[in-house]
Amino acid sequence: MASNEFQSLQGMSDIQAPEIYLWRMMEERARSVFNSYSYEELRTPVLEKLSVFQRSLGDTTDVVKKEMYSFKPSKHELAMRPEGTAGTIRHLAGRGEEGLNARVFYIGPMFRYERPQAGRKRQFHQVGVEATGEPNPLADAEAIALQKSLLDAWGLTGSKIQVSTRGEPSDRKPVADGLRAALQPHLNDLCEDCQRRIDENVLRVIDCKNESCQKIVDQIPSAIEFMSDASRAYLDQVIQALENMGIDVTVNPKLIRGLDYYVHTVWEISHSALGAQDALAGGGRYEIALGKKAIPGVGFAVGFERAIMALEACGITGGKFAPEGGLWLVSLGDAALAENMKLAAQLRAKGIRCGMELANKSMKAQMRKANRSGAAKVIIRGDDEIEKGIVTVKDMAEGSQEELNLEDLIRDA
RNA sequence: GUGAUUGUAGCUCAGUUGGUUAGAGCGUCUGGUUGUGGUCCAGAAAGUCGCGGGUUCGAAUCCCGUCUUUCACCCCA
Repeated sequence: MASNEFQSLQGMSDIQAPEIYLWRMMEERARSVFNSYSYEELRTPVLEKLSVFQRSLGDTTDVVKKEMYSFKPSKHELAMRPEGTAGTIRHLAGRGEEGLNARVFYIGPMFRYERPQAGRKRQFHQVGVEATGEPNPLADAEAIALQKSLLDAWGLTGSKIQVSTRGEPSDRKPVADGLRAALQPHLNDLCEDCQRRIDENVLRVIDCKNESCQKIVDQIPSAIEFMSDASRAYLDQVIQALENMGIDVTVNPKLIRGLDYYVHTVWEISHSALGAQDALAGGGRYEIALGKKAIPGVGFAVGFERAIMALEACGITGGKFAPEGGLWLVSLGDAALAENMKLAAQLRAKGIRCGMELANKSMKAQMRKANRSGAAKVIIRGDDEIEKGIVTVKDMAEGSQEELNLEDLIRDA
C-alpha cells in the first residue's frame, strides 16, 4: 500500500471519517458557545509577515526562533502562523479604537516545525478567543469561564484548571532576581538544564520535570512572592470572581507559560489522558505591541488534537456523531434506476439524506449498502411499482413494509 | 535539535535459526435459485513485505542509507 507518494508529510495527517465527525461536533458546538458569550468569528490568513510573530510572541521564544515555517517568496519574509493570537491582534490593531474592545474567536490550523509526539502535530488545530481591553480581573475570569463552557459543551470531563500570574512587566526583574538569589545556594544540586536556565530563563527552573530540581523549587519562595502587592491583588480578584461563578480552579504558582507577551493572569487546562504533553488548553492576559500602542487583552487557545485525545479517553468518539437516518433508494431494473434518480433529486431538494446505488446491482447488494448507510427507511422500486405509481417502503429497524403512493411519499417525506 | 521506536493485503496483526506459489481475523465483493439488509454458510478479489542500495546461490527476514510511525527530552495547545 502506502508508497511514499501517498504519504502525507511528517506530522501532518489526513482527518477522515469517522474521526472527522468528532471535529465537526467540536467546531459546531464551539461556535454555539462563543455565540452565547457574544464573540464574533475572525478568520485571518495562515500566512503573515514573519515580523508579526516576532513582535508579538517575542524574538527569543522557541516558537519564533526555531519552530516556524518561514520563507521569502518576494520582498517580505513570511511565516505560517504557529498560533492564532498574533494574527488576531494584527487584525485588531488595524481597527483602531474598535479593536481595543473586541471579542473574537478563531478556529483553524497552525504550523510548528517540531518533532511529532503524543498530541503534537506539525499541522495542528486550535480554537481560541481574544478579548481586548484594559486589564480587568473580571475579563480574565470570564475568559476562563468561557473556556470551561467550551469543554463542557464537548462533553469533556476530568480536566483540571490551574491558574497563576506573571505579574506586571515591572515585576519581571524582581522575580528573576529573587528566584536566582534563592536558587544560588542549591546551584550544584540542579540538573544540567536548570543550571543553564538560571541565567537564560530562570522561570523554566520552576517547572523542570526533574525530581531533584522540584525538591529545591519546593523549598524556595514562589515567583508570586516576589511580585508587587498590586499584582498579587489582581490574581486574588480573578480567583474571587471564579469562585463567585462556581468554577473550581487550582492556584499553581509553579505554572509557567512560555510566550513573552503574557502579563498578570495565566492558566492552563490539563488532562490526565494526554501523557507528557498534558496541557490541552492554555491562556492568559497579554499586552502585545505591533506598532506604537500596545494592545491589552486576554485570550486562550485549545488544541483540537489534544482535546480529542482527552475526549476519546472519556469514551467520546467520532462514530457517535456520524450522520444516519434518512432514506435509501433501491432500484430493480434500469427503468427503476432512472426513476429513482428523479425521486432522489426531489427528496434531496427537501434536505432529506438520501442514498442510492447507481450501478445495476442485486437487491441483496443494495440492501446491504442501505443497511451500512444507516438509513432509517428503504424505498424499493421495480417495474411493478413504477407501473402502479407506488413505492414499497421498508422500515429497517422493524423490518416491516408498506406500500405508499409516490405522491404521498414525496409530500410526507 | 537529542535519545529511543515502528513500517507485511483497506484495517489489526502472524511470519519460526534467511530457503520453494507471503498467511489469519475483520472489512470488501459475489453467491446460498424468481425482488429484501443487519445473523449464519460458501467462494472470490486484494500485498513488487515503506522506499533505495548492499551481502548471499537465495532476504519480509542480515547490513547501510532514506522516508514515515510512536514515545521521551526540549518547547508548547
